[in-house]
Amino acid sequence: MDDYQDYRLFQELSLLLDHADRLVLRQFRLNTLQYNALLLLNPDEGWRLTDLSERLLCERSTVTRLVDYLESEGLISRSPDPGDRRSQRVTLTAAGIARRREAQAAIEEAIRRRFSVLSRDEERHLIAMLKRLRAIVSAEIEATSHEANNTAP
Amino acid sequence: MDDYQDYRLFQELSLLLDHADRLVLRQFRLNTLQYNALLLLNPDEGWRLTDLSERLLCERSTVTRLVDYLESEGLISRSPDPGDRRSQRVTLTAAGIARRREAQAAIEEAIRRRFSVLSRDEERHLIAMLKRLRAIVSAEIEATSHEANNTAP
DNA sequence: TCGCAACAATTGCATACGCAACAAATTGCG
DNA sequence: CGCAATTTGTTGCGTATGCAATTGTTGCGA
Repeated sequence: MDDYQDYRLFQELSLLLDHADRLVLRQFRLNTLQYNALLLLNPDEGWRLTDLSERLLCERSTVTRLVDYLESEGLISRSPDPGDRRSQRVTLTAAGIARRREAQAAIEEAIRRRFSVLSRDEERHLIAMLKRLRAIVSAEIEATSHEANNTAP
Repeated sequence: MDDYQDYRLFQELSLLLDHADRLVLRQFRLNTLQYNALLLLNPDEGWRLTDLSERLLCERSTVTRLVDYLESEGLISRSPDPGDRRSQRVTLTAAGIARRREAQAAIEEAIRRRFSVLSRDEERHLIAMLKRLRAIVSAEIEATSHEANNTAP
């Protein structure tokens, strides 16, 4: 019934969370996307930029610039893919590991504080609901993209 | 315990919802913020730009440009505040009402589809949780701002 | 083997937004 | 009353990101 008001609430909460995270991560010279990238990367097996963009739900060009920045900070390194000269492999450096550890401690502490208002049962319910909503919205976006492509078959 | 994974899920869902909305609103030449502004405005009593910025959780300068755009589209009009010559009052035009009606129909239909996966009971729980989280995060941001201001008392 | 479609990454351009500096108007305090 | 502090809206600048075009690479089919 009141889907719409729920939704506005969701939207507002997203904004607030984003803003709060930004304030925490700024101390480590990272934005949210850069931080999420650091969480995925590791020192051993390198990620391809295209795979990163799919995982991070952003454009490849955005990943190019994100990797440029993290590389300039010395947190990651690009290396050519042994099997495909089109690809680059991105791995975490020692400095990257250190920066990630610091940022992660700060962010996780903030998140723990926020979510501590929920009981374990509520938390479990929340996860289940979010997962179902995610599936629905993913499908919606998928359908809309196809729709756009189908205008000239 | 697994607050962190919950949070990542929340974050991802926010991104997806935002993207899906963007696709819907693009048909009406509106972005999310512009649409939310149209929802607040009405033809009778005008909003001040500063009040809009507080309500929309964005900077005053952003509202200036948002109002510039909506005005150029003929959807709203600025008029001087009778009681304070610094202020402008923003009201909805007939074209604005029409555009809002169309966009709102499309967006609400999309939202209804998404939230239809939840039962009424789940929905009620979700709202309650989101509200509590919102309160927490608002307080966090508030505290962080004060902290920043208190560096030189 | 050649040609061509698909793919990886990059670059250029446009848009959206926050932050800081600013001018004009208003308020408040001595 | 008069001047300093505050408030309102605007503008300039920097950053983040999407989309489209481009370059180089791969692989497949005639």
